Order: sequence, then C-alpha cells, then structure tokens
Amino acid sequence: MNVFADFHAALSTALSALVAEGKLPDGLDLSRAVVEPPRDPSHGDLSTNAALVLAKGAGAKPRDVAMLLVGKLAVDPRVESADIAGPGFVNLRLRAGVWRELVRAVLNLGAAYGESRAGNARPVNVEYVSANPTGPMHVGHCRGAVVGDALAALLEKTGFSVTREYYINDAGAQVDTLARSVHLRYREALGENIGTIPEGLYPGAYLVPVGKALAQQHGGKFRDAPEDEWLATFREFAISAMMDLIREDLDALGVRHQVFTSERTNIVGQGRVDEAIERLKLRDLVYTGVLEPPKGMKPDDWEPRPQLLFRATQFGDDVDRPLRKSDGSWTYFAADMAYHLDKYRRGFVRLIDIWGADHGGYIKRVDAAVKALSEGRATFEVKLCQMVNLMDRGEPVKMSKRSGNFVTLRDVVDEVGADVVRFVMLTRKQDQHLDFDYAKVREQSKDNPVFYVQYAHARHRSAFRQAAQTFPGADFSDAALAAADLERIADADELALLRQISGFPRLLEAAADAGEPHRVAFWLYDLASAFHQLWTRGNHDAALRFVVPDDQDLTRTRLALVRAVGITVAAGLGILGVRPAEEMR
RNA sequence: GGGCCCAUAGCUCAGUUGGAUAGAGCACGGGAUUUCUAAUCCCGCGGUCGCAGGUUCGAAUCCUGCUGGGCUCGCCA
Repeated sequence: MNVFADFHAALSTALSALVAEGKLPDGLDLSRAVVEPPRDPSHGDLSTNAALVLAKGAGAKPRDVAMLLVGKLAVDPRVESADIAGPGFVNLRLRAGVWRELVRAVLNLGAAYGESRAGNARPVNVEYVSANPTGPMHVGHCRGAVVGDALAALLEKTGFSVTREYYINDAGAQVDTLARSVHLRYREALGENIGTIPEGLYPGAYLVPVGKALAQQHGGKFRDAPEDEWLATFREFAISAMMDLIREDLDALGVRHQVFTSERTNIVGQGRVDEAIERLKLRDLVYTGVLEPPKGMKPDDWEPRPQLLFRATQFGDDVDRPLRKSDGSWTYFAADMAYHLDKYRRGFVRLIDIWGADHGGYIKRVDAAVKALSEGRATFEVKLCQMVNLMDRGEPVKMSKRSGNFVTLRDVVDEVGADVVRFVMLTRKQDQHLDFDYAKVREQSKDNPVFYVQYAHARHRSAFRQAAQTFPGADFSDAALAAADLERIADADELALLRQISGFPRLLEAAADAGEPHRVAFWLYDLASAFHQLWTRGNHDAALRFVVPDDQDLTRTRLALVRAVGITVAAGLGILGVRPAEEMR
C-alpha cells in the first residue's frame, strides 16, 4: 500500500479521461509529475506538480490544467477536498478513513510493510568490502560493509533480485608478501628466534597461529628450502586463513556475502582476463602505445615506454589505461575489467560497487570497461564512502599502521555492539566524513539516534506489557488488532502519525533509487520523534494514553496504531540490519 | 597542473532527485514529572544555502566561472 503511488496512478487515469473528452491533447507525459507530502501540512495530505509539468505540452496555463485535474480528482471517494495553490499545485486532503485503513494494512503485512516491486526482479550485484586478504578487517572497512549491506537489503525490499558479493584481491604481489610473512612465523613456530619483523613484511601477531599450523602440517621441510618450493603452498594456506578471519569479522557485524570471487582462481586462473581482452581486441579497443605523462605533473622517474592499453578514452575516461605490467602479468585493472565482465555474464545488468573515497579516481576507467565489455547493456554505479574518524570523548583515537597496531573492526564491534556500529555508520550520507565517537555512541539519550529509535520500539512493547497487565487474558495479537474499531482513531496527532507511516514505501523507493540507505536511518529518527511526542501527550493527559483502563475496545484500537508504529520501526531497522530493542532498562 | 568529491544556523548534519515561508539535533534561554519507562516532550533564539553569473513559471538542488577544503594522478591493490 502506497498512497503516493496510488494517486500517481489516479492522475494518469484523470489525464486519460481528459484526453478522451478532448480537453487536453494526446501524448502528454506524466513521468515528471510527482505526488508527495507537502512541506507544510496545512496545505493538505498530498500535493502534486502535475499541472505545472503538463502545462507546456498542453499549451495551457498551469492553473487551468490544475482546474481540469481537480475536477476529476475531487470525485475520488478517498478525496475530501482538492484545491489549487500557488503557481498550479494541486493539493489533496484525504478522508480520515484512508489513514485508518493504513493501520489494518500494516498489521496484515507485518514485516513485509514497505516492500514493493519497483525493482521488477531485475538482477543487481552489490560488491562491497572486498578487503585484501592480508589480515583482519580494520575499522576503516566498517562503513563500506554496513553501507553495502544496508543498500543490498534496501534493494531487496524494493523488488530487486540482489546478490551480495565480495571480490578477493589475491593475485597481486601483496599475497606473496603475506606468504613470506607467514614463512617467517613458520620458522618461529619451529623454534627459531626471528627477532623483529623486517620492513616490508606484515608484522601482525595474527599470523602467528598460521605459522604454527603450517609447522604442524609440514614439519621442518620448508625451513631452509628455496622460496619457489614453498611460496605457492604458503600463499594458498595464508589466503584461506585470512579469509576465515575476515568472514568471522563480517559475521560479528552481521554481514554475509553470498558470493566470493577470487581474482587468482576465478578470474586470472580461468583465463578470464585473456577472454576479456580478446573481446576488446575484436572491436579494436586494445593497442600498444605510449602514454603522455599526467598533465601538469610529470613524475621524476617518468620515461616513455610502450604498453598494452585499453582505449578507455572512447568511453569517457581521461586517458587510455595500461593492461599489462612490465613483468608480463596483468595489471589490477585488467583483472578487475575481466571480473566486471564476469558479473555481467552471470546475468547482472546493474552493477554497484562500494568503494573507499581514495579510489574515486578509478571510477571512470571501470565505467569505461563495463560500457565497452557489455556493449552498453549494463549500468555501473559506485558508492564512495568517506573516511570514518575514530574518536573518544572528542579526541581522535591514535592508530599506528606501521606496527600493525591498528584498531580492528572486531575491537569496535566487541566494544559497542554490532547494532550500534551499523546504525551510526548510517547517520551520515556516505560521501560525508563521519566521526565515530566511542563515548557518544554509547550514550543513552536522545543525543544518540541509535537509542532514540530503539527506545521508540521498546516503548511500543512497553505499552503492550502494560495492556496485558490491565486486561489479563485479552487478545492483543496482530490479528485481533486488525479487527479493532479503527473509527476511534480520531486525534489529529494520531492521524498525523499515520500519514508519516504512509510515507515509508515511498521513502524506501527513493532511497533505493538514489542508493542512499542513510535516508532510512534519518526517516526512522523522525518517526520515533513523532511517536515519543504522542507518548508524552499521554503522560500529560490520561485520556490520550494508549492503554485506557475502563475501555478495552479503545485500548485495542490504540494498540493497533502503536503496533503499526512498532512494525514500521522494526521493518526499517531490519533494512539497516539492526535488531529492535524489546525493552531498555 | 588535470580529474573526482565536498561547502547549508555558533557546532554536527538532513533537505523527499527542480517546488510553496530552507529543517533536525547540540549549545543557549524558558517550561512540563504522584509517568502507558521524563533514557521523553513543549516554547524561544538562531540563515546572504561559500562567491558571481546563467537556465525557467520556480534553484540549496541543474549549467559555467571563481574561492576554500579533501581524495587522486603510467606496471599498489
């Protein structure tokens, strides 16, 4: 149920009727018309700019077109009044019955409230996290993980067929470094004193158990062996151990990917890069050439050299991009290109990647690659996440990457809990810097949006606990509430709350469309605020309380409303991956 | 220097894809409690939407140019 969508359809019907009556010309386009709640509630429940949009094509004044539309809409049984305002807005006020029926709809839908088919089951691939398999996840990975996961849930809720995917960057030099670091830990496990870890190797203690496991498995046979005898074995083992670590970390945050694609085994090893490049060669999009130095900034060691290049400039990029390193192996980009082709071949026509802001300069070339390889049939979007500043009581938390002494994702999750981490990560638009303050996010007050929203949910439960005490044995199940007498929802604030709830499906579609899950968090804050307001009115005026001791029917009616709020809050939190609180004492 | 992102109240930020008088929270001032958990709520104060042009019925939102900040710039992933 989405009143805004319903009335967009009603506009369409009205327009057709007016065309049939010869009052408006055929072929007018309503796609730019929106039905939305007016900023100022005194203007009505719904507002549309349809007349303003249609006026030009109709060759009429906006207010005249508005008059025609009002004539049609005013006879709709749901409409109490329709009038024209300003330059030609049509404002509608709906009968209270529309809002009351919403309660029943929400109760019947339960957790499914807000779902829509806007996505039309189109297959979408959301790739996020994709942290390098060289160690546990650090706090910087949190945001991308949460944003990607929430976005995936949002797209699912709005009717897309979503796959959550992780790309394992296990083909480059860094996994060789990982293998060498592990070899050192292996020698250590065999009793050798390895001293300090040399510069250039990974120093973190998380590799100690990996070395031990290898020592147990292989004994001393690789202790003094040349590197080429053990490198591949150690690398495979280490990568797998690191991915186990990462999966555990993600699990602690409640993030689960359905597909893990390995650059080494699934892309490079399967010859996918060669295939992708062949595909481009057929269309003359690959050549050997010499790049110009970057404009206005020539690196010191610049020397012209011929390289295998992709004609990215034909697809909107600034320069053509190298595909092969001088040692003959593929560049990261070449493999990434093949990987995105692989996604397209698996049936995805909408590819979304969540990246850190430091990769912004990489967007154009991947976009060019997707355009070229899918021949324009797939869309590629990147959601860039800005940095998170870890703070405590307003002071930055010090981190030293060099010693391997960074704050891990696990540290943060263990400290404040996954629910808090997830919600806070979504309290800013993703392309804005975000401060994550340990002290602040644990604060239990309205200053902390996590608790404010959680408290609203807990309070709705509290009203039910109260009702159960007041009316022992009474049936306040969702089914019983759906049968309540909704006519008794009469207070203006109660109806206003319902209007707000009616905006949920519309909000989700807009957020999914924009790829901005943070909007859900902000919307929930506003809903919580409206609910707290109504609750407080009950504190001041006993007649407005949800539980009315001498009127069980009225209590049932009001609990139906309260339940609709609770269902909506829980549904919204569900998209963010946050568990709603039952009580907060 | 090239490219990308950002700039909204004293502070931290939203702004429904171009709509009507730009909104929250914090801070500051005042008020509500024998409570369905006051972990809450109400009132007030606070704005040249970085600057200058342009597009149109209408711009914080789109375009151009400035100013200031961040990220990035041929085989690191």
